[in-house]
Amino acid sequence: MGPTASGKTDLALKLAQRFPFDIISVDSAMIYRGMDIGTAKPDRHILRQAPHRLIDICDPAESYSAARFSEDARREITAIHAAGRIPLLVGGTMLYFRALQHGLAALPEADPEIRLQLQKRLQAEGLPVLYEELQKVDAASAQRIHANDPQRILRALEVFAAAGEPMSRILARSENRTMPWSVFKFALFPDDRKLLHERIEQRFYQMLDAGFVNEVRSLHGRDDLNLDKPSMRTVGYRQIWRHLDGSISYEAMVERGIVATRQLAKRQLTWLRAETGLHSLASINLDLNEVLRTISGFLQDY
RNA sequence: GGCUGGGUGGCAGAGUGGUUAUGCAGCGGCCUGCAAAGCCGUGUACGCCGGUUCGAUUCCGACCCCAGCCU
Repeated sequence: MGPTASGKTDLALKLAQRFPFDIISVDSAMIYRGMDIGTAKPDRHILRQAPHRLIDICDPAESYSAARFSEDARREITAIHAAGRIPLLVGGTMLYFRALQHGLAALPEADPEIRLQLQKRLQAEGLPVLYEELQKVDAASAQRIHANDPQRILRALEVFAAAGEPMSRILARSENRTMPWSVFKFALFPDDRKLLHERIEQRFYQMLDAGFVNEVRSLHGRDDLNLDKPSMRTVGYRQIWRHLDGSISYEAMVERGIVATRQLAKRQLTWLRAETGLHSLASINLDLNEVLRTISGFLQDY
């Protein structure tokens, strides 16, 4: 685990060279085909020598989810074990790690039809009305969810509509399906926030040099994509999309893209601080030999 | 050299003789099928010196700096 631009991919490649690891990507953006530069996806050459599972599994018009990831990852882990190898999960999507590790409750999955209806009502009636409704049908969830949080208010209403009972009640009685395997968790933890910010900025400029804008331009030209799609809301893509729309200048796009990346890293670090049983590695001054020793030690009793 | 306008927190930008806008950034946090998402919390800052006043960021004066105009 590690925040964006902390060097996860580089380390994963080195580890895959020394241990019988097969890599599973834990990344909500690398799942999309055609989104390569902006997601810092390993290139073809690298992927040939170190295949990553669960990248390029969706079209950008599709939605994915933590639940689907959890299933997909379990399937891949099982397959890797069957081949006599060891899964190495690499990524920065902390909710996916959590969903896999601790499982999810038996909630109904997202329903496009219900979601569309709620979205329309949000437009027409406004969030306060929907929040009041949630207070009526599911007071416990309403109390837990902030009145300004459209995403969660809509989800709770969606669950109520799909299941016919309050989300809070389902959560209270269902047991999460936890992962049946033991894990060794380690994280690249930037020891200096300033340096991480510098790396983020540098990397954003490198992405632009590598043709990031053109990558987004071809997505922008598709009529089945828009800013409401999860894929087009990802860091960088969203800002470039707006620039291509003409709503912000190139300079503003660059600035906001970098800012959005910093903010992403900050949120990822909040997850990491709360993670238990985590072996932290200093990402800036990474001591590779020490990492190798630590992992060898873990593999003794794997 | 003269005139005019202006100097407000990291940046942008209101405003007031006492009750310390706001936005952005930063920082901390939340997170159960969109998570690279969504959301919450968080800063008494008013160029400098002196004066008036119970009290000045706000009024007065000098000074410094910036912009424009004039000579």
